[in-house]
Amino acid sequence: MNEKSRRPGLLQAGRPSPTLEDLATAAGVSRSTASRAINGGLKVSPEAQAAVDAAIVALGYTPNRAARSLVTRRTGSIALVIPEPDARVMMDPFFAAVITGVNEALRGTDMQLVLLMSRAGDDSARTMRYLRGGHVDGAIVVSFHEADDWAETLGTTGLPTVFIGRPWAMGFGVPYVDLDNFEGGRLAARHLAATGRTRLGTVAGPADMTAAVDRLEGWKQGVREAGLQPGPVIHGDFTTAGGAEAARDLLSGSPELDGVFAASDLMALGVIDVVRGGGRKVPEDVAIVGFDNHSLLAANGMGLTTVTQPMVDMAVTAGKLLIRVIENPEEQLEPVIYPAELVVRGSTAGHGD
Amino acid sequence: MNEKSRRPGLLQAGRPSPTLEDLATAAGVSRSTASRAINGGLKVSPEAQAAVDAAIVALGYTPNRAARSLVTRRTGSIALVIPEPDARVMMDPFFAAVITGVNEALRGTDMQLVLLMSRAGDDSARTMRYLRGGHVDGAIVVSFHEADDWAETLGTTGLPTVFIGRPWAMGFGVPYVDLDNFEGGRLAARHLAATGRTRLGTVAGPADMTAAVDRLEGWKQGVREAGLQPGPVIHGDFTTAGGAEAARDLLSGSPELDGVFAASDLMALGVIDVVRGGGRKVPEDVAIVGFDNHSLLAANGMGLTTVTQPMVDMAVTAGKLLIRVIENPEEQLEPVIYPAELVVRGSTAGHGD
DNA sequence: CCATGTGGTGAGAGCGCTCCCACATCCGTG
DNA sequence: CACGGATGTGGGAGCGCTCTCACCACATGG
Repeated sequence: MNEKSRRPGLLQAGRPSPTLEDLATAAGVSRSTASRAINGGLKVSPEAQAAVDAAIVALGYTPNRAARSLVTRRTGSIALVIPEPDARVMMDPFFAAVITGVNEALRGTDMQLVLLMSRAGDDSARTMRYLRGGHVDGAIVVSFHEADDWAETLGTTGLPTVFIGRPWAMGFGVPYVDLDNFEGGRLAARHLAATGRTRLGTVAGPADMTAAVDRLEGWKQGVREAGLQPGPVIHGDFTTAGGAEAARDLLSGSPELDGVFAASDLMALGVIDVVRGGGRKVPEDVAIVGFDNHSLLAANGMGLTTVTQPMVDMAVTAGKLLIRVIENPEEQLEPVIYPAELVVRGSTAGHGD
Repeated sequence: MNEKSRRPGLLQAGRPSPTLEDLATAAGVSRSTASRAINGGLKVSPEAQAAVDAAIVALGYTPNRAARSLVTRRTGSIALVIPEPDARVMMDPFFAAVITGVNEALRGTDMQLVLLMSRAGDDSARTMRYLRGGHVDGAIVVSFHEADDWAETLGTTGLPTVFIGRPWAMGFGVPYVDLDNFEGGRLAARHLAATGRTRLGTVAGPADMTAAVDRLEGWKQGVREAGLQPGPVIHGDFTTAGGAEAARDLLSGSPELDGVFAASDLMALGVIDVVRGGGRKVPEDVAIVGFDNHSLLAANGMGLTTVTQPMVDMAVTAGKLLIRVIENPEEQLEPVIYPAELVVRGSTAGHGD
């Protein structure tokens, strides 16, 4: 007010961040040179570089991201889009793994992770605007449903995008990381058949998610290959409660079942509860195979036989893929498919063996 | 190249976002008026407002956050700081709840959530720089340890901050949301005593976290009030594996225990495994009380008696608190403490009753 | 000897936005 | 009819940064 009023900023209480100008003055160089020294240091003399480096430390300088963003058109952040705002769904270890993995991939970069959780319909339009508005450099989309047209919209938008899970609409050149869900379902069927179960049924995932559909198709094929009847199929929502509900339907319709494949561990838990609630024993009367290899269910009780997927690795890969797309938008990237593996535990033991 | 080269942006392929100038032109008003219409619309005639609104829709205009940020000194995003980058730790439903809750609190605001997961020591300095660099308008810090001096540093920095969990250092005026952990521990002790257990021990949480310390203090007091001996205390790390390890120590040192309080459900799971592995029965020989009311452990097996905390609600409150601090930095906010409640299930059944 | 680099530098423009201020209306009141 | 006070409007500066460009020293080649 009384003086120059445009002091280095130290007196502003709220945000004492020094500007590049201040940095340059402190280092005894021009703003341009300081800027160069910060960004890679090409065409900067060793002395100038050293002076700037020292000044950075002395002043505790951090570049103003907004200002940089304004001119570079890069924001230094990517979005993780999760169209499931529900705490119940978030409990799924899948999300913890995805978040951890993507974060891991970003380590070393100075990129930050912005979490975009949007209820479908509700504020998905808002999410799309945010994504298209250039507020992030790229997006990782996860757990999408058929009705979400992320693939189409983002694919045509030009925003670098990577999917975790095979998108419904292909041909938009959007790379993705996925598990071989088909093989996973097939493995479950073959395993149940191999342990002597003959009357099989499945609690599948939501019919509007490719992961669920693929697991189901694989399951059917596996059952067929084992020479067994294609049993009943009920769809659940991947949660424990949904699995229990589906299991009630399944077992009331087909009480003779002796092997059930649930397309998620959480649903498998629900199935086990219902089976036991009906007075039948697991695995003696009914064998159960889950999907995900949820760590909590590994050792708990008798242990759940399940199909395992390297979720964290998949997320790391997705993150790295996205960074590549951002840095080189022209490059066409192939999908990365991880193999599924069966982990045998107590829930399919005994019986014929 | 050939013409003005500064076209509205539609031809830039990458990011076709129209600028405020374009918007104003389309609406037939000045840049200033358009800006006013967008931000609250004070001192804007109804006609101008309508024209701008229409143009926004027509052009699909989204304000450039970077540019706005540059002048307003507001970024429109807040950080969620989680000093635990480990997938194993992330599995804890606590984080899912926190993320969901904070996100819920942000709904309606146009704030975005930036996830900052930093390994202590490793890149916590980087995290601090990011936070202090004015890249976010505020921060929610969660699951901090005594060695993390977030409270001190952020408290003096002036960055609006809210803690989830009581911070170690008080007196920095940093508001927080917490559970009455002391009462939770006390409830666990009194319940075990009430069901006739007399030889009690506990697997406490990390000694460098206030939640763990408070639970332990409450537990000790509860044991004392019941007229029992203060039993052995072993510290775990809140994970299942950590709980199992602690339980081995606990039980090898004190094989006579008939009641154990684990400071987290995940640890309780580890304790149960070890107890059973040692040939003893839960709850007949040893009763177990957990903490968190993890949904997976509610119905699974016999059901875990536990202390419940409204994690999502707490996170929502933290988010709302933060928004208040951001909007009114002067206001002094009181901590919000939620009550703890005991949920009795199978793991403490039978015995004396 | 001048032409042509080549590494290092600084001035200046401008990214898209908000906010201050000057100005132009249109009131109601003395 | 003159005047202060609303009410609405547009021009302009400037937020902190990057990037182009002109420039200066030298070195190198003919």
